[in-house]
Amino acid sequence: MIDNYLLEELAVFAKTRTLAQTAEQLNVTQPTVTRGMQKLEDDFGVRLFDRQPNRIKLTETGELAAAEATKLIKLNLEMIDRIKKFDYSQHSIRIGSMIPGPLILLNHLHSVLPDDIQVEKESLSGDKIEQQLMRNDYSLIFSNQEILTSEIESQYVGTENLQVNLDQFMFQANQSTVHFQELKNLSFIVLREIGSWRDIIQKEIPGAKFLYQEQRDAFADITKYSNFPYFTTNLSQYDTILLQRKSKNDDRVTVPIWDESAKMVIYVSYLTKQKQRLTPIMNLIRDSWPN
Amino acid sequence: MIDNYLLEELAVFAKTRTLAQTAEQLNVTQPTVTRGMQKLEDDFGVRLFDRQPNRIKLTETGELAAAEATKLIKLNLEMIDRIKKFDYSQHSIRIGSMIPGPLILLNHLHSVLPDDIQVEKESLSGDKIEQQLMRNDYSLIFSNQEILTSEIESQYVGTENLQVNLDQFMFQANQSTVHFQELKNLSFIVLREIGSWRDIIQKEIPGAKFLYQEQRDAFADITKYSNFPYFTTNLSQYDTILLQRKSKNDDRVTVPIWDESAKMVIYVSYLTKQKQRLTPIMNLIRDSWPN
DNA sequence: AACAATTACGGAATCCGTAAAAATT
DNA sequence: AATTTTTACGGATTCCGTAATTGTT
Repeated sequence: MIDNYLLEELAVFAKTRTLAQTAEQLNVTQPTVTRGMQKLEDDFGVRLFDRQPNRIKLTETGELAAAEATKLIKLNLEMIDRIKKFDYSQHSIRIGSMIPGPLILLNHLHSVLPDDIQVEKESLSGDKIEQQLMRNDYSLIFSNQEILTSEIESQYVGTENLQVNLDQFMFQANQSTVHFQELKNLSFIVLREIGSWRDIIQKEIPGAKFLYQEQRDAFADITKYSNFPYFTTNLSQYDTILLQRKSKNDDRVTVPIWDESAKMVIYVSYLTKQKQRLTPIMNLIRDSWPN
Repeated sequence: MIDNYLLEELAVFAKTRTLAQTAEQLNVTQPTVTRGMQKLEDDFGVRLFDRQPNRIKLTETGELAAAEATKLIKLNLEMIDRIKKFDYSQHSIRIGSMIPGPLILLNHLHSVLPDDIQVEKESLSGDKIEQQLMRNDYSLIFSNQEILTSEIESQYVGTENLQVNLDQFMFQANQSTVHFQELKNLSFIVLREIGSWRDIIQKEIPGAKFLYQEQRDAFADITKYSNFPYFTTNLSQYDTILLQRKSKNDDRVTVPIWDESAKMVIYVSYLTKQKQRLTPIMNLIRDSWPN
C-alpha cells in the first residue's frame, strides 16, 4: 500500500508541474518533494518521471498514477466527511427546511426541545433532500414533498397557509379571504429566502411585482415605513421578529389566501433507520402545529 | 487525511474483533494496534470504540468507518495493480487468446518477433475480453469476436479450419473432406484447453464421445498408442510437439472438415490507443497466417 | 544571474517493541 | 490461570529542513 502523503504530493505535482511549486503549495521544502517522488517510484516499482538535470515531468504511467492518486485523496477526504457527519447525526439532530415556516415554529419551541439533542436549523435550496439525508447532512428535512425510498420515509406534519397583509384602506382588505387573482398588478415586499413559496406567488399572481429583500431586519424596516403588502402564513404568529413589528403600529390587515396553491402540505423526511430516535421531536412539532 | 496503515488496522480489527488477533494478523504487537486505534480516533476527532478494561468494540460510527476503510484499502491496492499493469503494457506486449491456434503460430514466430518487446502467451477463458484489455491484462487478445467500442477495436487476422485425424482404415479417411455428420457416434481424444472449439464439436457432432485430456504430453502419448481420432487445424502445422509426434509413426489421415461452423474467423482486439505500437506485430502475424 | 532539481547531513517527529500493569473471564 | 487491553519507556526508523551542488535557461 502507498502512503497518502505521497499520493497527495503526486496529485499536486500533476497540477503545478514543478517540484518547487508543489513544495510551496504543501508548505514543505523542495527536497522533501524530491525525496517523496523518489520514494513513490520506489514503492510502485515503476518509473513515474522523466528526469533531466533541471527538469522533471511525468511519464504516461505517471500521468495515470497522478489521476488515480487525485481520486483516492478525494475519496479519503469524502470518507472522513461521511464519518464525521454520521457521528454527529448519532448524538445531535440537524434540522433543515425547504421553507422557513417550520423553522419559525422550531424557534418558538426552543425551550421545550430536549436538551441532550442539539438542534440546528438551516434553510435548504435545491431538491436534493434524499442526498442530504443519506449523507447525514441533516436528520430531519421539512418540505412539501413526501419521500419514500428503501431508506427514507416521510411523515405529515401539518399545513401551511399563505396570508397577505394589506393596507387597511385597500378594498381587498375588507374581505375575510382573498384570491391570488385579486392581488394582480400589486407590488409586494418579499423576503428572499422563502423557499418553495417564491415559485408559487410568482406563478399565481398576474402582473405582480416583487421587491426581494435579503436581510430580515431591513425587511422589517421597509414594511414599517411603507404600505406595500407582504406575505405571512399561519406559522408567522410564532415569528418573534414579526411579532415585535406588529406591536408597533402596522395598520395592515391579515387576510388568508383561499386558493388551493396557497395551502402547502408539509412533510418531514428522515432516514427510516433513525425513526425511533426522531419520533418524539416529530410528534412535538406536529402537536404544536397551529389549527 | 488519514494514514492508510491506520485504516488497515481498523479494517482488520473489524474482522477479528480483538486487538490481539489484529496485531497477529498484521505481524505487529498489541500495543502498536492499541496506539494505532487511539490515534485513529484522534485523527477522526470521533469516538470509534466502546472501551471496557478488558474489552473493546466498535461504535456504530466505528462500524461505518471500518467499512469505509476496507473499501479505501481495496481501492488503493487496485490502483497499484492498475498502474503496474499499465506500466508493463507500455514496454511489453502480453498476448492472450481464446483459442490455442494463434498461440501456436506465435510460438513458431518466436525467433522473428522483435526483441525489445517481451511477448507472453496465455489461454483465456470467459468472454471478458473488453475488461482484460481495459485493465491492461493483455495488449492483444485473439478470439472469434470482433469488438468495437470507444476505446477498443479489432482486426481480422485469418481463418482457422478444423481438421480431423482419422485412422487410415476408417472409411471416412478416404475422402478429401468430411462433414461433422459423418463423424457421429465416434469417440475423440481432445485437449482440455481448446477454447471456443469445444462448444462447436460438442454441438455439431451427434452422439460423439470426448475424452478430454489436460496435459499436452499425455495427450500425445494417448494418440500414439491408440487409434482414436483427434482434431487439429490449419495452424497445427506449426505445433512443434505435434510435429515430433507426427514424425514417429502416426498412421492417421488428416481430413479437413467442410462445415461452415468448422471455419473460425479469427480477430485480434486491442486498445485503439496502442494501435500504432501494435501494428507491426499484428501485420507479422497476419502475413504469416497459412493460406 | 536566476531557477529547478538533487544530494548530504543533522535533527525532530513518529512509530514500534519490550516490559509491566490493570482488569476481566 | 489465561486473556485482553492499556501504559511507560527506550530504541529505531522515517521524515523533514538547512545548506551545498549540479546543471540549465
